[in-house]
Amino acid sequence: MSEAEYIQQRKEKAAKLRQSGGNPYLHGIVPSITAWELHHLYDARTTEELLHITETFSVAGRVMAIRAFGKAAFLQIQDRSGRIQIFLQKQDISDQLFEHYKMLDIGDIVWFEGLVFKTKTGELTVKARDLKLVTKAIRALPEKWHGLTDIEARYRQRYVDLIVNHEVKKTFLARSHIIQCIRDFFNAKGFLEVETPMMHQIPGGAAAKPFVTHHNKLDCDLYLRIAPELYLKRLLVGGFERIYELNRNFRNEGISIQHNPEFTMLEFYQSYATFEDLIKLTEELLSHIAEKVLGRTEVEYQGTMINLKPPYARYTMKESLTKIGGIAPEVLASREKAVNYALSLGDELKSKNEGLGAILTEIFELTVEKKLVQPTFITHYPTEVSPLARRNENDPSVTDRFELFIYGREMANAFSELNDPEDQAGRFKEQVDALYKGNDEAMHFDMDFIEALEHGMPPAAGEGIGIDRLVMLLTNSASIRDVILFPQLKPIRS
RNA sequence: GGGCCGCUAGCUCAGCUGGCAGAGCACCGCCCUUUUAAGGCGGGUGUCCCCAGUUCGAACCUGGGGCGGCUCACCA
Repeated sequence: MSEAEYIQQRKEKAAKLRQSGGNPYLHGIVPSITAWELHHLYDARTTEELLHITETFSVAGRVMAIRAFGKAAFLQIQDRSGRIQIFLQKQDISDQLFEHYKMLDIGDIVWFEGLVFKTKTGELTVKARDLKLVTKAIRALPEKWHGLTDIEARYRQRYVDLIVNHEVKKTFLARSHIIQCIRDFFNAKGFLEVETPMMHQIPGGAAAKPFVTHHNKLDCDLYLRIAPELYLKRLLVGGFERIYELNRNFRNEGISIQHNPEFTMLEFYQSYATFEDLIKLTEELLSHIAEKVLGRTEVEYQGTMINLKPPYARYTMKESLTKIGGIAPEVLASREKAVNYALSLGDELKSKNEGLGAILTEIFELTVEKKLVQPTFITHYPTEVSPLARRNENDPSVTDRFELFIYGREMANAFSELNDPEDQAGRFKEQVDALYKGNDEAMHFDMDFIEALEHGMPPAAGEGIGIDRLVMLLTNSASIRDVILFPQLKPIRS
């Protein structure tokens, strides 16, 4: 049978139900209990104990299996909480209901009412005395053994993936739980959740290529935000001393196992804190989430055990280059030597004008990052690559900044915020120079932000954590697409 | 964007050296009142991703294209 014939056949079943006065798309159907609740209440009871339960229950869900025996049948139905088995036999119901049952297909959404009992294999089951087709499905579900495994189909038709692949559902439940934990964590510490613009007139707050759109009435281009940072710091000026935003960023760059054009970022800012305070806060946050969501601080990720129990390793970037990267100390002090070293690694420098700091950062990315498997803070990034971070008091060539790496991936980026408007203006100017020299990821000069700093921003530290990557780690997901319900895919061109 | 790999029935897959397009699940019919991938008998699935080419003949070979996966580059 072709797919078209198959759909036609199911449509005819729906039509037949309509002709006999039924409706294949009912509403107002309210089940009295979920599958999980039934298991929770009665799994531990014996067959004899269940005989004395006189309460009837109704459940609703999607038919996932039908095992039929002529005048009786077992069905598995799946609701939001799990699955429950239904037993149905002709002698218990009217001929009309039995005819309705016979027209059910796998994938239909149904409602059953009856008493609970245990089968002779001990499985808790609802013995149907009433049933309704709630919603007719006219397309077939994937087969029951392998489910849907075609990766493209899973992303393009995530709803099917969610129906048939239990692990997928679990991952997104975990994602929701993680995000809830984060909100609870910050709310409990007196942070205020805020929302700042998604559409920016000047893209800022990160080094990235933005998406451009256009506002017709204002007749101006707008950029989907690459980061909320500059708006959040305006709020620090405004007196919201502790804030966080948990929302989407958009970056017009390549798609990979670790990158989706829109991704979820947590950014939080705490006045009167330094990056050192955020190191402790980050350790507390990650171990807390792991404890809450997984019940432990050891996480297995892609076959590697990751321990999220504090304290985490700490190196300055320069220390990491010599101690982990095995780089000779003299390379760190000479631009010429650093350039030669970078070239020897096969690095094509991003720009010929890069200073020592940017080159060392590139060497770091090539030699050290991958080795940071257990949680490790790398501190004191070069000022040159940190245009929004406060300079270190002892060494102005570096900033009071850290990034946290886990499994070789950047998980967090934080720094003591630069609140000196004059220094910030100078940094913006350097960015604009780089922009004119062809670095399309350099920042623009944001005069309004400078004016905000001129009103006085309290000393503060801020941090960004990539939520998708955190969820990947905690759910042992290999690809960012496994933690985003509808990842970006190429359009299908015929 | 580069490299490698993949795309066959609704789903999961097989298809040898170029020779009639296959299986299981799902679906339809019949049997079956405690199954767990229920079982038994019967039924037919189709733009072999698309377009050219080679050939008597292409799912298979060649060229171009599409989509996907992995990877490198970029990035968080």
